[in-house]
Amino acid sequence: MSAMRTYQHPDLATVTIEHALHALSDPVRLDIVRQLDREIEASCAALDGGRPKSSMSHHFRVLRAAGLVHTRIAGVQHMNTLRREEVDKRFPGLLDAVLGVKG
Amino acid sequence: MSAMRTYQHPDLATVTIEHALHALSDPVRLDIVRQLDREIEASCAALDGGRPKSSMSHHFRVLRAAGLVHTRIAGVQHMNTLRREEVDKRFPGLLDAVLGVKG
DNA sequence: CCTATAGTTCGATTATATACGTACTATCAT
DNA sequence: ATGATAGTACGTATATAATCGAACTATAGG
Repeated sequence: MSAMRTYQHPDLATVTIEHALHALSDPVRLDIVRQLDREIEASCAALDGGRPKSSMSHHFRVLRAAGLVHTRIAGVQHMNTLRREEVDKRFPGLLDAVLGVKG
Repeated sequence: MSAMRTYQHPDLATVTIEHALHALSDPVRLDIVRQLDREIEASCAALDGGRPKSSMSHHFRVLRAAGLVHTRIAGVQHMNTLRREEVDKRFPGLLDAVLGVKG
């Protein structure tokens, strides 16, 4: 039996701004989003910063549920990307604002 | 003896984007921010939507701590405003993005 | 001075998140 | 098949946050 051949990614229309803000308000997740903004695509392990796999898995799940990250399965790795265009369409300017902050 | 003659409002430079996002991610607080964006200035009671005073006081405290809201004491009322300019300077585009969302 | 009003503070409860070890699943290489 | 690798799922512990009643503080008005 096979679970996890592919992921469910929510329609951005069903994601509230509160939901998105909450997902972005965690330092670990914000860091993931920042890296995906730069690196375009990365495996979970590439972004873990030494944190345990189960913790990272949790954060990726939250990011997916908030419509922010897309994950595709590529062999043994799960490659993540920012859902830039869709997020920008649903929440114009949000990612620019969040990712543009220094300090 | 007198506490509470005036409020402490943090310098925006000390507020992180995570902190601001967290403050905005709560529905009650986001609603407060939305109303302040329209009404310019309002007392706590004017924005309570029927919720208990102690709950509202908590949310205003979080908003103040995140540098988003300024409160001045005017007699028996505490009048709140959005710290628009300062927040815009620290997090350009954030409030526009958050307040501009429909649905 | 007494009372009403607007908010705060305290404290307890409950809900929601985070963190992460362990066990499990899927894929790939040998 | 075996073993290695990447990540998920589950369970539990812990931390953080929301809710709100009750007691308190400050101000205004009679």
